[in-house]
Amino acid sequence: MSLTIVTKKKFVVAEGASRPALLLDWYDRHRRRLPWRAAAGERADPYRVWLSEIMLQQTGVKTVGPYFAKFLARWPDVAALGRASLDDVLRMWAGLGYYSRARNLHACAVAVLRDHGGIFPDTEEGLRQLPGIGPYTAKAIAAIAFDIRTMPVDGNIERVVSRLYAVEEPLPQTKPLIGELASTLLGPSRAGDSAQALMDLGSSICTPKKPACALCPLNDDCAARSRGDQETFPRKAPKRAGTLRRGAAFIVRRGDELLVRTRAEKGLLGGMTEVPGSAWLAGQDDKMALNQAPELNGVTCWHRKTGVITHVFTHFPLELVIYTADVATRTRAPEGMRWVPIATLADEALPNVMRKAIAHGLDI
DNA sequence: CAGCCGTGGGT
DNA sequence: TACCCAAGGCT
Repeated sequence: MSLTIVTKKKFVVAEGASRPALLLDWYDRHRRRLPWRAAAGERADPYRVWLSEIMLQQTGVKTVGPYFAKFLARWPDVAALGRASLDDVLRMWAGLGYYSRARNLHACAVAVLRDHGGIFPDTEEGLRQLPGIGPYTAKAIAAIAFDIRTMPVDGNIERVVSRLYAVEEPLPQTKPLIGELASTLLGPSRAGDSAQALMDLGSSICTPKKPACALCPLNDDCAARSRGDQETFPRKAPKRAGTLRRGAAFIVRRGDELLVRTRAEKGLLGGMTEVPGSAWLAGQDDKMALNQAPELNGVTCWHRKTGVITHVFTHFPLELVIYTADVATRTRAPEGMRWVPIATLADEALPNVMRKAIAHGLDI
């Protein structure tokens, strides 16, 4: 007994219980063991699911692992995290990137503690209202933690589904269609396992390059594979590269201390610690940048380190020249800046570009 | 809604 | 090497 669903004319989905069942059978045999994932048949902890989903936004499983362990050890439940200071959360997050996630993580924990008695909402709509939880994450938590019948669509699932149906329209325009098609892979139950099965399939079998179609549980029903051009999916609109920006960073030592400041709360590297520096602008030269050095009484001699620091952000590459200076013991920090011991720099909320700049300036 | 928002791994 | 990619959200 197979029923036929017609979606947008072109996509005729021949489906019984077969495809969702094949997927779940495969998952039961090949599921990945991940720290935030419940054992087979056991209920997932919403706090762990949520924490992992936030960390996994645009970030690989391997990268997230140590951060998840650190957070869970220090803050074992959402109430503990809700009582933590934002500064502690930012420090623990340093190095993981996309720092607004850390601010929203903290804000979300506070909201769950204050407005929901420390219990996560168990509906997609309720979850969606919380900071840092968008359409994807709301569906993911609903499905994985509460077994609500909904299908989140991440990058893995976009790839799997666009291949399964040979979707020609490019992303992101075709997101709604892919969402509809992905939902056809939901069976009558085990929504969370279905979603995680597709993610595991995308990360281990239906990979961006050289997918292992021979091992795929859905391989006899894959439109792209039957055409032989599975690697060309998903289609994507071309994105433009950013323009190179240049700037200077100033490494000022006062004995065994370093001069730092805190960046503005919003925008690039929001709320993170940095050494003083020039603006980062396209077409800026070294002299313009040096003119933006901090005012320190007695400092007349900046030493220009040879070489440059390069860093690539999502939307532009950056080149920083490094200037160093040593100042007298009682030199005051300029307005808005402070001295921190070099020995405790590891505990600061320093983004990687600043760690690179400091390492270069201090020869470490 | 398209641009903004990090970083490390894989090829 | 120089790309691409990753369990996206916010404005």
